[in-house]
Amino acid sequence: MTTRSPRPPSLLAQPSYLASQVSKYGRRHLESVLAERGLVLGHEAVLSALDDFGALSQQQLADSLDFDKSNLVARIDDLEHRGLVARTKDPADRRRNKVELTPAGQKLVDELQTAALESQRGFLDMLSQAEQRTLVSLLRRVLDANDADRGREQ
Amino acid sequence: MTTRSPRPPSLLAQPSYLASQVSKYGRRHLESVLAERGLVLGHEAVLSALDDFGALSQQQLADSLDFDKSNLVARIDDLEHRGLVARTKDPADRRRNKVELTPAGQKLVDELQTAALESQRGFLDMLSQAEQRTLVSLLRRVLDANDADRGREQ
DNA sequence: CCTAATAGTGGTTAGAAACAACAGTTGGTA
DNA sequence: TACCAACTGTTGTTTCTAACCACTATTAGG
Repeated sequence: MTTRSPRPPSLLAQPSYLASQVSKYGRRHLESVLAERGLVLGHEAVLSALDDFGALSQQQLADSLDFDKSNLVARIDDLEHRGLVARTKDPADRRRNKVELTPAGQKLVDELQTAALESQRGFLDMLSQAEQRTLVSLLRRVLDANDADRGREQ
Repeated sequence: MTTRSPRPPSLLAQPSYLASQVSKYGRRHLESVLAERGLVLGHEAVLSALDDFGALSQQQLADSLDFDKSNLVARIDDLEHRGLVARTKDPADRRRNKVELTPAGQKLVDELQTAALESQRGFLDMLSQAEQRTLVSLLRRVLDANDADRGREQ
C-alpha cells in the first residue's frame, strides 16, 4: 500500500492552490475524453462558446473565454480543417471573421456535453448534491467578481 | 466601459472549469509576488514542502506535490544555485538526495508566506470569512478524495 | 483626409505536465 | 554469493497553456 505523501499544509491553506489542484484532477478526467476525439481543452471551450452563443467573431470568442486572441487562431484552424466550424468574413466589417458551428460541429458538441458530464463523475462524488451546488455557487461568485475587476481595468 | 463578454454558460456549469478559471486568477496574483523574487510556482511549492516537513528526498517531494520527479530536478537546481536549499547524498541510501532549506531559504519562505497571503486578498474579498472557510473545506474534501483514489491505484 | 482604434495573423517565450529511457544503488532471494 | 527487481535521480522530449509583440488590413471618428 503506497499511500500518497501528504501535501504541504501551508499550501493546502491557500484557496488558489486548492482550486488549482482540484482543477488539475478535473482536467485529467476531461482531457482523456477529449483526447479520444483528438481535441484539447481549448477546442472544447471554442465549441461550447459557439454552441451557447451562436456565431461569434474571434475577438468575441477570446473575450468570452479569457484567451488571448492570438492563441485562438490555431485552435480555430484545427476545428475548421476538421469541418467542425466555419470561418467566413463578416461582410459588414471585413476585419471580422464570423465563426460558427457546422452541423458536424453541432453534433460533436452534443456528444461532448454528455461525455464531459460523465467524465466529471467520480471526481465530485464525495460531495452531496447540495454541497456541489454550494461549491459551484462560491466559485462562480469568485470568478464573477474577478471578471468584473478585469473588465473594469481594461 | 468595455464589459467583458460573458462566459459560456455550459462551461460555467462545469465545476472543473470554474476551479480552473478561479485558480487562473489566483495564480496571476501569486505569480507577480514570486516574479519579484525571480521565482515561479514550482519553486514556492518546493520551499513550502521543505518548510512544512523538513528535509525530504526528491522522490518524497514529488509525491507530496504531485509533480513528476523529473520536473523537480531543474527547480531544485535553481534553488540550490541561489543557496536557498542544500542537496546532499543520503549516506544511508546513496540513491537518495536529502534536500533541505538553508537559513537563507528559511528566511525567504517566511517572507513568502506573508506576501502570498497578502496577494490573495482582493481575490477572495467578495466572500465572507465563513464562506471562504466553506470554500476551502469543500475544495479540500474534493482534493483529499481524489488524492486517495490516486494513491490507491498506484 | 488623417489618425487612432480594432481584428486577425504570425512568431516567440516561459511554464506546467506527462512520459520514456538510463545509470547507479539497494534489497531480496535463489 | 550472484542475480534480479525495484527504487532514485537525471536527461531528454513532447504537448499544451499562457502571455507577449509586431504586423497588416480595415474601420470609424475628428
